[in-house]
Amino acid sequence: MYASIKDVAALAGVSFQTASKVLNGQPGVASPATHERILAAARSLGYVPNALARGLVHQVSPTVGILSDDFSDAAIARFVTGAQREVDGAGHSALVVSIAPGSDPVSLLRRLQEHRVQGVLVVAPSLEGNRRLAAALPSSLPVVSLSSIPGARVPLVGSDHGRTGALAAEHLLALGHRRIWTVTGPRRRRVTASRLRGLRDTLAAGGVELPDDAVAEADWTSAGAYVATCRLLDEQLPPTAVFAQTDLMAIGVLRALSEHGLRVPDDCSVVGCDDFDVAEYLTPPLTTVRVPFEETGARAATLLLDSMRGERIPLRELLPVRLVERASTARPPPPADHDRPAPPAPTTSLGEPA
Amino acid sequence: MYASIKDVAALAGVSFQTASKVLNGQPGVASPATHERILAAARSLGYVPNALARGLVHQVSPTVGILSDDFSDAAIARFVTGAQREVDGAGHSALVVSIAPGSDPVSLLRRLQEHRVQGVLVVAPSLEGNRRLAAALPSSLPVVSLSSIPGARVPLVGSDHGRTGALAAEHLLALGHRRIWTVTGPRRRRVTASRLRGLRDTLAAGGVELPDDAVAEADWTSAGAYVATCRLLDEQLPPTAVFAQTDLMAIGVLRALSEHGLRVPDDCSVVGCDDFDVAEYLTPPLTTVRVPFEETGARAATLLLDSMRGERIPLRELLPVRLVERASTARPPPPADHDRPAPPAPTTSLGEPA
DNA sequence: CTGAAAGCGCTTACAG
DNA sequence: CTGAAAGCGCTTACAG
Repeated sequence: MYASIKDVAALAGVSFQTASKVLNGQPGVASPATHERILAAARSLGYVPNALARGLVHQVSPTVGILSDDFSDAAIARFVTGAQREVDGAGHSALVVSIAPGSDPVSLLRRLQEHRVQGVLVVAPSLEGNRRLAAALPSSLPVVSLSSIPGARVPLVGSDHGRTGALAAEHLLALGHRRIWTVTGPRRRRVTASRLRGLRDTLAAGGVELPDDAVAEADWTSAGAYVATCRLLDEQLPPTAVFAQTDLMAIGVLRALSEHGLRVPDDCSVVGCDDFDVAEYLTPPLTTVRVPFEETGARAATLLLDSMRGERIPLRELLPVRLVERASTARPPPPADHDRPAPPAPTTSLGEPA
Repeated sequence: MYASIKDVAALAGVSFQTASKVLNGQPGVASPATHERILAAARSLGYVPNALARGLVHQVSPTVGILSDDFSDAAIARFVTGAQREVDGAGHSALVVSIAPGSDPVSLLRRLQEHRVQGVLVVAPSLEGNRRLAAALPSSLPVVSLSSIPGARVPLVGSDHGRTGALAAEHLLALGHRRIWTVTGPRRRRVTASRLRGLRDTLAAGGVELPDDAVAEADWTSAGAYVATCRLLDEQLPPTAVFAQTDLMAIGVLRALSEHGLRVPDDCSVVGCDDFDVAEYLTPPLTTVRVPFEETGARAATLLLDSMRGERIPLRELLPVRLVERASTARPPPPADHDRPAPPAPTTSLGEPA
């Protein structure tokens, strides 16, 4: 179906070895006339070199494997977008295998190895802490991960999650908030714990406690955050500010507050995290901590490419995050407000335990 | 670096051909003892078959190419998520090349061909109408596209965009709206034109005209839709309903209306399109037309896989869309409202040309 | 049940 | 400047 180099050589009237050299641009291997004849033959036959054969000879193919969670998560999609750009830009191709619920990461990795990828980028927070994957990663294969892999031998690229929580805390503290809630991702995820720790420690340093019942666990989705926030609002006096660990969850928080008659930011401030494109256009525009997803993916790919070239790369690199102030945060309502509960809330007295 | 089949054979004390057959599970090629010895040898050497060599022999590798726009567009990410699931599920691997601004689609396609992919899935609305790509697609290579490719020889899988516009129109007509705007994607895109036509024709059938100056062109983003809507609001009497061709743009519309003092849905209804996860949690929850992205990607992959097996597949398949009613649409305000412009709007008289 | 031959498409020394 | 040899790792007939 595809013309081979022998077809090209035959048409040009040379040996296939000569054709190979000319087609690969080796200088001075053929007279200008022969050179041109070979190129013309290749063109007229629609010759497309066989990367499989070439890879066989070279023992490796110019390919990197990406072992990734589902792209329906926008953060994952952005990581991969950044990584893909670097990989393509370096003239490599990306072999992408995606982790479906119930699929075996080890066999996915093996598939990548069968294709003799030169390195593997792991974009799989869902596999965080997976020991089977960690054990299956051969030490001879360059790997970079965007989430933590047990054993700590795999270079990690990420963003500074502790700082993320700290930035939210500093902002809220500066505005004068003291009654703060946070809606988190799943507890077992490192990113959840790091963002929570950054928030809690910085609040504590500012003299504000973040009790356990001010922390609502959700699942990164608007739906989950909405439900978690409603539950808290039904049980407790409303806070004056909420930090949601993602923008998507902030949207759910906004909805829950609105349904409970709380205005943002007048009655309650909301801080998101990620700075997805929509954040700026929500009503009100969302104050959030910007997480550089594409840059992170790109950086991870760059390091992987370096590592594939035999360079030493750092075991851990965190990209900086920054606060983006918009209209969803403001000073807390005057203390008097705390005496009368928000309109649809159940009647509760101030002395009630938080 | 990787053990070869010869290493395995040597360790097991058999010829490499025998090892090959046993490793490939050919029945009855070796005695049980030999069989076990070969498997044990492979295991102890960490043998991973070389897909490149195997592909060389078979003249093809169990790989499909995905030529895709950037995943930072959530619609693209979802198409690919669905497709990837099918491809992985069929035991194939996906070689993904992504189209960066300024990259040459023809050389990207060629890269896929060098890897001898068995088929190509095109997920590239940005390349819609690209004749160079169309010309570069060899007729011998199975291809399925999610966007239109000139020449009409490439099977297309998509959703029913005309119906999308029609559903929005029917809903708005049923509620009694007669003064409607729409915010569209780029005009040159087919999906834009189809959704617009569906809207306009159905409105016309209901006796409502959609004049050209009620159509604001944007670029799929919240930002673009916000700007486009503001411009219209500054120039004209506000409408009683807006159909945004994507949910992201609906968010920009919501913001523009809010800034102009218009309440949704009391003063103006808004219909989105896509039904992204957040739609349900916006304030107010967004009425939208659901577009089945993942299903579409999955279906396209299934058809591509069929086509690779030599089956005939339809040249065009459109998946159904459906209206999801939420709180952002309602009956228009009573006609009296039209006499007094919305609060911050400039003073305009009713008789003014629309 | 097991092995030797041929070949997939290509590249890389090595000769002339 | 051009060609013949060897080999990458594997599979597929074909013999024994």
